[in-house]
Amino acid sequence: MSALPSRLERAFYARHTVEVARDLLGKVLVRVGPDGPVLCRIVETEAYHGHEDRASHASRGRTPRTAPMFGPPGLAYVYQIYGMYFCLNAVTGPEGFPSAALIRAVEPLPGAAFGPRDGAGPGKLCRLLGINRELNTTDLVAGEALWVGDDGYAVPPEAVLAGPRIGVDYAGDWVETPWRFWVGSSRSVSRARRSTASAAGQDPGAS
DNA sequence: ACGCTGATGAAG
DNA sequence: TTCATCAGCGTT
Repeated sequence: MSALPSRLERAFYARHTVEVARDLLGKVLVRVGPDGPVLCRIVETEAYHGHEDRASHASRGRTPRTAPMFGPPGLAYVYQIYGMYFCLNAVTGPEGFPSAALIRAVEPLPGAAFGPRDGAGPGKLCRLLGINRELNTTDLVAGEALWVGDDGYAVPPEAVLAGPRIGVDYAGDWVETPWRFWVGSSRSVSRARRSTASAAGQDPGAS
Protein backbone atom coordinates (compact mmCIF):
# COMPACT_ATOMS: atom_id res chain seq x y z
CA MET A 1 0.00 0.00 0.00
CA SER A 2 2.82 2.38 0.78
CA ALA A 3 4.54 4.28 -1.98
CA LEU A 4 8.23 3.78 -2.45
CA PRO A 5 9.88 6.12 0.00
CA SER A 6 11.42 9.31 -1.29
CA ARG A 7 14.70 10.21 0.35
CA LEU A 8 14.76 12.99 2.94
CA GLU A 9 16.88 15.94 1.87
CA ARG A 10 19.49 17.78 3.85
CA ALA A 11 17.10 20.57 4.82
CA PHE A 12 15.10 18.04 6.87
CA TYR A 13 18.10 17.38 9.10
CA ALA A 14 19.26 21.00 9.23
CA ARG A 15 16.55 22.04 11.72
CA HIS A 16 16.57 21.97 15.54
CA THR A 17 17.37 18.44 16.68
CA VAL A 18 14.15 18.20 18.74
CA GLU A 19 12.05 18.87 15.67
CA VAL A 20 14.06 16.41 13.61
CA ALA A 21 13.78 13.69 16.25
CA ARG A 22 10.02 14.10 16.46
CA ASP A 23 9.59 14.25 12.69
CA LEU A 24 11.66 11.12 12.12
CA LEU A 25 8.83 9.12 13.70
CA GLY A 26 6.96 7.36 10.91
CA LYS A 27 9.76 7.77 8.38
CA VAL A 28 11.27 4.73 6.68
CA LEU A 29 14.82 3.66 7.48
CA VAL A 30 16.40 1.98 4.46
CA ARG A 31 19.46 -0.22 4.78
CA VAL A 32 20.95 -1.63 1.61
CA GLY A 33 23.35 -4.31 2.75
CA PRO A 34 25.02 -7.37 1.24
CA ASP A 35 21.72 -9.25 1.33
CA GLY A 36 19.77 -6.51 -0.36
CA PRO A 37 17.51 -3.75 0.95
CA VAL A 38 15.74 -3.90 4.30
CA LEU A 39 13.07 -1.31 5.10
CA CYS A 40 11.53 -0.50 8.46
CA ARG A 41 9.58 2.31 10.11
CA ILE A 42 11.10 4.54 12.79
CA VAL A 43 8.98 4.51 15.97
CA GLU A 44 11.31 5.88 18.67
CA THR A 45 13.99 8.59 18.74
CA GLU A 46 15.89 10.85 21.12
CA ALA A 47 17.30 14.35 20.67
CA TYR A 48 20.77 15.46 21.78
CA HIS A 49 21.51 19.13 21.50
CA GLY A 50 24.72 21.11 21.85
CA HIS A 51 27.41 21.29 24.49
CA GLU A 52 25.05 22.42 27.24
CA ASP A 53 23.07 19.16 27.05
CA ARG A 54 24.92 17.11 29.63
CA ALA A 55 23.43 13.89 28.24
CA SER A 56 25.09 14.49 24.90
CA HIS A 57 28.39 12.95 23.90
CA ALA A 58 29.41 16.42 22.75
CA SER A 59 28.86 18.02 26.17
CA ARG A 60 32.61 17.89 26.83
CA GLY A 61 33.51 19.35 23.51
CA ARG A 62 34.79 17.94 20.29
CA THR A 63 36.70 14.66 20.53
CA PRO A 64 37.65 12.12 17.87
CA ARG A 65 34.52 10.12 18.64
CA THR A 66 32.09 13.01 18.61
CA ALA A 67 33.53 14.84 15.61
CA PRO A 68 30.71 13.65 13.32
CA MET A 69 28.19 15.47 15.52
CA PHE A 70 29.83 18.74 14.47
CA GLY A 71 29.59 17.87 10.81
CA PRO A 72 26.94 18.77 8.27
CA PRO A 73 23.36 17.70 8.93
CA GLY A 74 22.36 14.42 7.38
CA LEU A 75 25.50 12.48 8.29
CA ALA A 76 25.22 9.19 10.14
CA TYR A 77 26.92 9.15 13.54
CA VAL A 78 27.48 5.52 14.54
CA TYR A 79 29.29 4.67 17.76
CA GLN A 80 29.88 1.56 19.82
CA ILE A 81 28.58 1.36 23.36
CA TYR A 82 29.06 -1.08 26.23
CA GLY A 83 31.64 -2.86 24.14
CA MET A 84 29.09 -4.80 22.15
CA TYR A 85 26.43 -2.65 20.55
CA PHE A 86 26.22 0.07 17.97
CA CYS A 87 23.88 3.05 18.00
CA LEU A 88 22.75 5.04 14.97
CA ASN A 89 22.24 8.81 15.05
CA ALA A 90 21.40 11.31 12.34
CA VAL A 91 23.42 14.51 12.65
CA THR A 92 21.13 17.53 12.89
CA GLY A 93 21.23 21.31 13.02
CA PRO A 94 23.71 23.64 11.36
CA GLU A 95 27.21 22.46 10.54
CA GLY A 96 29.59 23.23 13.38
CA PHE A 97 26.91 22.89 16.07
CA PRO A 98 26.96 19.46 17.73
CA SER A 99 23.55 17.85 17.73
CA ALA A 100 22.04 14.56 16.62
CA ALA A 101 18.91 12.43 16.76
CA LEU A 102 19.35 8.89 18.07
CA ILE A 103 17.19 6.30 16.32
CA ARG A 104 16.08 4.02 19.15
CA ALA A 105 13.54 1.65 17.61
CA VAL A 106 12.05 0.54 14.31
CA GLU A 107 9.05 -1.62 13.48
CA PRO A 108 8.64 -3.98 10.53
CA LEU A 109 6.64 -2.92 7.52
CA PRO A 110 3.88 -5.33 6.44
CA GLY A 111 5.40 -8.52 5.12
CA ALA A 112 8.82 -7.92 6.62
CA ALA A 113 11.03 -10.91 7.39
CA PHE A 114 11.61 -9.92 11.02
CA GLY A 115 9.45 -9.50 14.11
CA PRO A 116 8.15 -6.48 16.02
CA ARG A 117 10.71 -6.81 18.82
CA ASP A 118 13.74 -7.35 16.59
CA GLY A 119 14.32 -3.62 16.17
CA ALA A 120 13.05 -2.57 19.61
CA GLY A 121 16.17 -0.81 20.88
CA PRO A 122 19.09 1.16 19.47
CA GLY A 123 21.51 -1.76 19.75
CA LYS A 124 18.99 -4.26 18.45
CA LEU A 125 18.13 -2.31 15.34
CA CYS A 126 21.79 -1.88 14.44
CA ARG A 127 22.30 -5.60 14.86
CA LEU A 128 19.21 -6.30 12.77
CA LEU A 129 20.30 -4.04 9.94
CA GLY A 130 24.03 -4.74 10.03
CA ILE A 131 24.94 -1.19 11.03
CA ASN A 132 28.47 -0.82 12.42
CA ARG A 133 31.32 1.67 12.57
CA GLU A 134 31.93 1.30 8.86
CA LEU A 135 28.81 3.38 8.34
CA ASN A 136 29.96 6.16 10.68
CA THR A 137 30.02 9.53 8.87
CA THR A 138 28.25 8.17 5.80
CA ASP A 139 25.86 10.64 4.22
CA LEU A 140 22.20 9.71 4.68
CA VAL A 141 21.33 12.22 1.98
CA ALA A 142 23.65 10.93 -0.73
CA GLY A 143 24.90 7.45 0.19
CA GLU A 144 23.47 4.17 -1.06
CA ALA A 145 23.91 1.91 1.98
CA LEU A 146 21.79 3.79 4.49
CA TRP A 147 19.18 6.49 4.16
CA VAL A 148 15.80 7.67 5.43
CA GLY A 149 12.73 8.10 3.27
CA ASP A 150 9.17 9.33 3.40
CA ASP A 151 6.52 6.97 2.00
CA GLY A 152 3.62 9.29 2.68
CA TYR A 153 2.65 7.78 6.02
CA ALA A 154 2.19 10.28 8.86
CA VAL A 155 1.95 9.36 12.53
CA PRO A 156 -1.22 10.88 14.02
CA PRO A 157 -0.03 13.76 16.22
CA GLU A 158 -1.93 12.42 19.25
CA ALA A 159 0.00 9.15 18.95
CA VAL A 160 3.35 10.87 19.44
CA LEU A 161 4.42 10.63 23.08
CA ALA A 162 7.37 12.25 24.83
CA GLY A 163 9.32 11.50 27.98
CA PRO A 164 12.81 11.54 29.52
CA ARG A 165 15.66 9.98 27.60
CA ILE A 166 16.91 6.51 28.48
CA GLY A 167 20.24 5.72 30.09
CA VAL A 168 21.35 9.25 30.89
CA ASP A 169 21.18 9.18 34.69
CA TYR A 170 24.55 10.94 34.84
CA ALA A 171 23.23 14.04 33.06
CA GLY A 172 22.33 16.19 36.06
CA ASP A 173 19.71 18.81 35.26
CA TRP A 174 19.12 17.21 31.86
CA VAL A 175 17.96 13.83 33.16
CA GLU A 176 14.27 14.73 33.02
CA THR A 177 14.34 16.70 29.79
CA PRO A 178 11.57 15.07 27.69
CA TRP A 179 13.51 14.61 24.51
CA ARG A 180 12.57 10.99 23.87
CA PHE A 181 9.79 10.58 21.34
CA TRP A 182 7.90 7.45 20.40
CA VAL A 183 4.76 6.15 18.74
CA GLY A 184 2.46 5.15 21.58
CA SER A 185 0.61 2.53 19.57
CA SER A 186 3.70 0.69 18.34
CA ARG A 187 4.66 -2.73 19.71
CA SER A 188 8.25 -2.02 18.78
CA VAL A 189 9.22 0.73 21.21
CA SER A 190 12.15 -0.22 23.41
CA ARG A 191 10.27 0.10 26.69
CA ALA A 192 6.67 0.05 27.80
CA ARG A 193 4.87 3.34 27.90
CA ARG A 194 5.65 5.28 31.04
CA SER A 195 2.82 6.67 33.12
CA THR A 196 4.56 10.02 33.02
CA ALA A 197 4.51 10.04 29.25
CA SER A 198 2.82 13.02 27.70
CA ALA A 199 1.75 13.92 24.23
CA ALA A 200 4.48 15.76 22.41
CA GLY A 201 3.52 19.37 21.98
CA GLN A 202 4.43 21.82 19.29
CA ASP A 203 6.99 23.59 21.44
CA PRO A 204 10.62 22.69 21.16
CA GLY A 205 11.74 21.18 24.43
CA ALA A 206 14.16 23.82 25.61
CA SER A 207 17.11 25.75 24.37
C1' DA B 1 19.51 -7.28 39.88
C1' DC B 2 23.48 -8.53 37.38
C1' DG B 3 27.13 -9.85 33.96
C1' DC B 4 28.83 -9.22 29.49
C1' DT B 5 32.28 -6.39 26.81
C1' DG B 6 35.77 -2.95 24.85
C1' DA B 7 36.13 1.84 23.05
C1' DT B 8 36.58 6.29 24.97
C1' DG B 9 38.53 10.21 27.29
C1' DA B 10 40.66 12.07 31.40
C1' DA B 11 44.22 11.75 34.63
C1' DG B 12 48.97 11.12 35.61
C1' DT C 1 49.58 3.76 31.15
C1' DT C 2 45.88 3.08 34.02
C1' DC C 3 41.22 3.89 35.37
C1' DA C 4 36.21 4.80 35.62
C1' DT C 5 32.53 5.34 32.61
C1' DC C 6 29.27 4.16 29.52
C1' DA C 7 22.79 7.11 24.69
C1' DG C 8 22.20 -1.83 25.82
C1' DC C 9 20.75 -6.34 26.04
C1' DG C 10 19.60 -10.71 27.90
C1' DT C 11 19.06 -13.69 31.64
C1' DT C 12 18.22 -14.33 36.54
